[in-house]
Amino acid sequence: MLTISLLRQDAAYVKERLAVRHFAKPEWVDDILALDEKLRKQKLETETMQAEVNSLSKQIGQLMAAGDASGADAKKREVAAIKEALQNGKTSLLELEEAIQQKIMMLPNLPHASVKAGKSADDNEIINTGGVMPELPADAQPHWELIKKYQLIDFETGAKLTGSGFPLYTGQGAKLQRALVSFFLDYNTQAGYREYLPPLMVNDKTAYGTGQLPDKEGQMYFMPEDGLYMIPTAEVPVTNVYSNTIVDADQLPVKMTAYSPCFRREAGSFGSDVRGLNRVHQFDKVEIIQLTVPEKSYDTLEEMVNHVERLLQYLELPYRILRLCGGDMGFTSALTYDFEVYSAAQQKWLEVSSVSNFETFQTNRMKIRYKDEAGKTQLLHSLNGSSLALPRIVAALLENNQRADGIYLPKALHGYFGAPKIG
RNA sequence: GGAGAGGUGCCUGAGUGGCCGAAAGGGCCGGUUUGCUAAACCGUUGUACGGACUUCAAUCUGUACCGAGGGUUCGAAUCCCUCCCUCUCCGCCA
Repeated sequence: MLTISLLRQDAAYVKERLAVRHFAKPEWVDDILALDEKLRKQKLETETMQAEVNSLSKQIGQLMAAGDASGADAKKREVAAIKEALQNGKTSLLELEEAIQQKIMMLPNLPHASVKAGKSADDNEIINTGGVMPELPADAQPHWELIKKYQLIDFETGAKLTGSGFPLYTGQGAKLQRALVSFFLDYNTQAGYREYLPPLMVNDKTAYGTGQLPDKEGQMYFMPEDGLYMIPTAEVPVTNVYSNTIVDADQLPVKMTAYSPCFRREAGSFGSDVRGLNRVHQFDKVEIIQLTVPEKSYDTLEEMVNHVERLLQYLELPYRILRLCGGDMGFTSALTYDFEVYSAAQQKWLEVSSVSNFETFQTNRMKIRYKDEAGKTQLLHSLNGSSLALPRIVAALLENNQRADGIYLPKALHGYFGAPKIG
């Protein structure tokens, strides 16, 4: 959520930045400011009345203590005279606060200066590529065939147990998941990230804090009996670890990593884009999260991008890094880099990570703050990225490394997997 | 799930209707003392949102906040209701 003080300070700038996203309702900024104006007036008026009531009440107490009952009664009548106006004032105050909240919540984050307008994924900018494109034999198979061949995942039984998009990993397929998770977590903790294993369901407050609510409500599985949401990413519970706290300066930057299964409803998409592991309802992911002071957050973003890039290099996969354009960025992000790996048999680039700086958009909702050198309480910046999402990594590993006698895994995984190849 | 106890500031903990944003102790920070450290002594110590002043900051001031939300009252940390959480015992259970 944008801060109201930013809108007050520079509405023109806010509108200009929203235009980079093609935000359809720039006039909301003015609506909000008009409401804010009213709110402050109403607040002053109401609080003045309240101050009067408080002072009279104090006097009543003193009069009663002095035994002056009739004096006290006179004051009580004075209070009663103010009471109705005060009640009305409080009510409209709440209404105004509610109205502002409703609207400001619908404003997406402002894109960073480096973000180009752009309309769709086609306008994203490739800023780096790496790795070697594999040369596959003519009879190379897509990963869903390889999965069958080596019995790594049983999609049919997963569908029987739950529904389509819930893979049942089996044998070496299951072991590979475990190997990847361990490798990613070790890699992250060696870089100073503290490991967490979070709850897989969260309440509405938590889902709101990172921006899943109200924007992406339909994407999460919901348990109506208990009012809980299945997490779509570990970002949600882990970032909220620090909600409503003023973080000690000596704890900054906060670096956290977590493995979790991720649950996504992603309704209504069929065809080759969603075959095999390209898109599923439940998948495994390791996430990295940082909370940093505003001055350093873009350095931190670069650091995280480099961190994920090195991980892809360890996996020996061909990759490219994209800077998302305004039209393709998520609601809460100020700047996002996407990582894609090339899945050679499908001949497709698959998104495996998304690293974003949210600036104060999330921390404003969660009230994650620190004290700056001047001792002033300020919002921290939050950042996160996948390191990495497993299914598409697995797809690329299988497709790119297939040979007649098995699938040859990158060296980094040998120890974790307990063997150099599948099959 | 049943029975009971409890949730107060950075921590411990007092406070059953007005003098309570909140005793006391500890911690933290600042100061005095000291060759240095410790001790001792003195002082300071929350957050949010308004307003005044101001370029900003500082300062002053108002309101709210004692788990959350409602209610009673001129007035609530204190009384009532609902919910959440923690602890103890019992039940169930990986």
